[in-house]
Amino acid sequence: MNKCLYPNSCTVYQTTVDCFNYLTPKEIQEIENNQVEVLFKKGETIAKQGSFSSYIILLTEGLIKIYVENVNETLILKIVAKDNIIGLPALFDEKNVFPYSVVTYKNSTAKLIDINVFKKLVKENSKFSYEVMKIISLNAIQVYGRFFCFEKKQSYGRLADIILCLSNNIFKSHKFTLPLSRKELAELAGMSSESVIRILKKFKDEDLIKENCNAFEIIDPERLENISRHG
Amino acid sequence: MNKCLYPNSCTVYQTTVDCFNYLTPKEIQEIENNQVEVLFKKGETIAKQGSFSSYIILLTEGLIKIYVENVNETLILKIVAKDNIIGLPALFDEKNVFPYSVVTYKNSTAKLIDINVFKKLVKENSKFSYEVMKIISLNAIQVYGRFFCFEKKQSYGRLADIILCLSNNIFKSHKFTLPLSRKELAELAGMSSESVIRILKKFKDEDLIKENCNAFEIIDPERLENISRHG
DNA sequence: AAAATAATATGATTCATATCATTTAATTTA
DNA sequence: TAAATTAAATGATATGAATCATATTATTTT
Repeated sequence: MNKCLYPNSCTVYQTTVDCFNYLTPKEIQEIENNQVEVLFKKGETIAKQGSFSSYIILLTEGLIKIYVENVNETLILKIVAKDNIIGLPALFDEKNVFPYSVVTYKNSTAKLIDINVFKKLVKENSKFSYEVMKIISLNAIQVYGRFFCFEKKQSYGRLADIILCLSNNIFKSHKFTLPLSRKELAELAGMSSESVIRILKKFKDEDLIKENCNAFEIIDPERLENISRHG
Repeated sequence: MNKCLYPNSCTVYQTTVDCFNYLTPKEIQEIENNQVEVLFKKGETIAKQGSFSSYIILLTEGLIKIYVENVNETLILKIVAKDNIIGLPALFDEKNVFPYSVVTYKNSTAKLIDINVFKKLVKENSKFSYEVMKIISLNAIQVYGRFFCFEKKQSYGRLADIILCLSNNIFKSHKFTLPLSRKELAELAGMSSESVIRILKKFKDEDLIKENCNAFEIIDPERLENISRHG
């Protein structure tokens, strides 16, 4: 029964953002009056850990990574695709400080919603608030899964896991083109780029995947799945 | 500025639970009518990952660990002391399934609040809801910190970190008696018990701490802090 | 109190994976 | 288009920490 709670998808939790459906027309109008849509180029920083947040981010297009950092190290918490809300934890910080950084993997667009307007709606509309809570909670559980994966699986399983997760949750296809360099994939998998390269080669040699210039194709999902569960 | 966001306290985030202050007398009464106070002995399971949750747990006394597990592995997400709410993520699961297990480190008491009553209040009272959200969010950030610590620090730093964290956040004193065996401490620090024993010996040899039969005393917090930041 | 079991301790060995070194290929810049 | 830089690939080496083996205490159980 509990076997399947943390199966593998450790990288992304694609939440369905339907909280806005619980707003009144007037409230929706209020949000629309207090948001801007912005285009971010590949590699740009949408939010910086430790800086004041004046908005909640609704990613409408693209792909981003969320990570925590100190002076010389970073840890990716999750990657997020379009139609997801980012930056909710800043709501609850006294000074609205972002607890993590957000950087794009490719050109992306985001609606930046005024944090005070958002906060007001959360405080006033409990249906909306409940849905936002749900998002926060599911996000937390997703990170628990990733944490578990990072602690308990070793490199092969972790990379298999991430490939499957990208396929299932982000690209929703067995074929996808990954806009990440080996180094970035390594960062995402929490290992060195050399290890990623070696493991990827092994996966290719064993006909688990095809890959050419970052065009991935998963050939044997069952076996990959098996490796993912630390086999 | 962002240097201090994830300083070291990776083990526990002692949230102040003041959400109940935002309930009306009637609502408080409703909770009191729908809760039971239960004593759990050391080592007992308060909640089991994958099982249906019929209550939200308010720990009123004791010390517990929250962990995720699969067939043969467990990962402690956090440890929690009295006056904290546990089990909120179950609110947002369709079937109210616990996403983690909860087990006591010592005799503990908890108020078990009917989950449907709790959910109703969350959905109706947006002030209350906002405070609950805050708790969920801060808990998530706490786990991010622990995740970061586990990924980026090595054994000495991680154990130093945990000792400091127990001292600062749980026992709030430089002297404390830890109700955990070496094995349990190892599980908490994410390493083997042999490693814990070796490192603890080193810390004692270097006069960073004193320890006798689990009676800990931190002698040199500065140096320990230094080790904690992966020095 | 004796026997059995579990907890603590310590050394030797193994292993996974990072780091380093070097090569080749692909981009970017001049 | 050449030179320079960056990315990808691969082998050799180093290392942190787990595992294994064994000893010594404690703590239960009988």
